[in-house]
Parts: sequence; C-alpha cells; structure tokens
Amino acid sequence: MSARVARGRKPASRRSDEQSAHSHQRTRSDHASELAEDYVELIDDLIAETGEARAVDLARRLGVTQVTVTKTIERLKRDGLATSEPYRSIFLTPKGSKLAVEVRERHKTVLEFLRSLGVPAKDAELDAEGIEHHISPATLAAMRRHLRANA
Amino acid sequence: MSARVARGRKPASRRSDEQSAHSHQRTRSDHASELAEDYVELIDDLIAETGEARAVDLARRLGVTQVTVTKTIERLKRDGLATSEPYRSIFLTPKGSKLAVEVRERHKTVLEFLRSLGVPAKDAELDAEGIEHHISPATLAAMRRHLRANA
DNA sequence: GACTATTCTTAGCCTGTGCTAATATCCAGC
DNA sequence: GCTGGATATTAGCACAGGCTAAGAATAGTC
Repeated sequence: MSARVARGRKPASRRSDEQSAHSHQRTRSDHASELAEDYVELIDDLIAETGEARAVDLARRLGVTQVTVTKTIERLKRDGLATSEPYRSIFLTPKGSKLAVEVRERHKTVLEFLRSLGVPAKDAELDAEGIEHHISPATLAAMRRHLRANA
Repeated sequence: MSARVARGRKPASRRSDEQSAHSHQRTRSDHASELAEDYVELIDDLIAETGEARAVDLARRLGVTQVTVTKTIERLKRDGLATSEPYRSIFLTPKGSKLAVEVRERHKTVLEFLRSLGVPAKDAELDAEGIEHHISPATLAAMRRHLRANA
C-alpha cells in the first residue's frame, strides 16, 4: 500500500533498456569463457614448466578437486580447445594454444598496467586475474598506450 | 606415449600453488556477489527513476525473463539485501541500499577512469560493467588518484 | 612380476542461473 | 463490478561448476 505508483503502465523505457540488457548479457557470456581461458592458460604454463599438464596439478593450482578438473576438461574438449585420452595427460589443440597465448599476453598487459598505476603487487595480481576476462580490445589498447607513454 | 615425463612424482610445486589457488578461489567467490551487486544497483536506480522497482522492469534491463528475476530476488531476500511481498514491488533493505551506493560509486569511478584513458564511451560502459566487480579497494584508490592527477 | 601409493574415472549429489508453460493476481477501463 | 491485458508466481527442465565416495588404472619400488 503505497508501493503502486504506476502499475500496469509502461514507464516509457526512456533510456534504451536494450543497451543495458546487452551489457549484462555480455557479462554473462564472458563468464562462460572465463573458466576456459583460465584452464588453457594454466595448461600451457604447466606444459612449459613441467613438460605435461596433469589433472592433479591443475586441481592444485586452481584450488578445486580433480573431479571438477576432469569435468571441465570434458567441456574444453567439446569446445575444441583441448584433447586428452583416458589416464593420459592433457594437451591443447591449436585453437587452445592460440587462446592461451592471447590470454597470457593480455594478462601480462593488465598486470603491468595495474602496477604502473601504483597498485601493490599482491592486489594487482589478484585484480588482474579477476578483470582480465572482461577487458575489450579497445581498453587493452588504451592500457598499452598508457604503458608506452609512461615507460 | 611420451607424455609421461614424471608420473607419480610430485613436481616440487615450485611456486606456491596456494597463492594461485587463492586468486582463482576469489574469482569464483566474486561471481556469487556480482549478480547481487547488479541487482541492487538496478533496483536502486529504478526506485530513483520511477518510484518503484518491478520484476518486469528488472527483467527488461537485465535481458532475462521475469521468472529468473523472481528467483534471484528470492536469493537477495535470503541474503538480507532486498524485501518484497507477493505481487508487490521490490525494496532494498538498509544493507542492500548501502551496497547499492557503494556499487554505484565504484561503477562511476571505473567508468570515468576508462574514459580518461581514452577508451570510447561504448566500450568503456561495457567494460566497466564487466570489471567493476573485480576491483579491489587498492586498485580503486589508484584509479581515483589517477583521475585527480589528470583532472 | 607383484605391491603400494598416486592419479584418474564414475556415480551421484548440490547450488546458481538461465529457460518455457501454465496458473494466479492485479489494475484499468468500461 | 466485470473483464482483459499486464504482471507475478509456480512447476519443471537444463547446464555449468562445485563436491564426496568408491573403484579402476598407472607408475615406481621391491
């Protein structure tokens, strides 16, 4: 009682709801690729460092159980990013490798950028991990410009 | 065959797996609060603009169905951020209002910061939406410093 | 070559976040 | 005060991404 101001009337939708909706939709679709990006980056790292990527190592680094890793790898395989045979270690497809390189490069840029802003190393590392998946090419380019300008 | 380099041997775990695991865990826990933050921000906006927040309007702005909104509101209520009576519009608790204010303030800062870097308005808006939930206080402070310095 | 510890898989469960279809309620206009 | 259209709820489904418990395969050791 008192809460019904304009029931049943369409509030004109002044500002484009479409636009707002789109940005939220993009945020949602980003989420789908985030985990994939983290995994391919990590798989690539592990292969470079230890010669192979095993589920148990991925699990340790990600802080999840091996079972979760195995299920996620199945999705990566389905999406054409990784391959693996039962009881064998995990590899990236060419598509997966390419993604890994892009992700690492972007991660590096974001991290350096945050450091250049004066963010403490620890916070910068944590934040880079969180925001790297939401950076558009335009923003990435702007960060690179800023780094060059302040080099 | 050839993929088994050091099976069964613990690869020393040179760099702290703990640390890596923690950052991923934080990313995951952030996800839980992201939606909540988007909702309270939007609810607050709608109340300010139209006098009330209705599920149908939230749905339009978020690009999801009313059913999805209703279910999410249930979680917000469970978490003490919002209130609503059946067939009535949605309100924020004091806790929810406080969160909304913080979120809006942070959003504004991130958006202005991106604009100041020279990111086009459209990309800045999209990216701000994506990254605002992953910005630590330290990084937010750095953005404010940068804005003040370049004002 | 068999034993044991490690690793991987399978089965089954939960929560969050999305959907459609069907139903109930509300508000405005006649 | 009925009724039609808008809005909200309920029921039921799907998928992602987590988990534990139990069993199967592997690799290194004796």
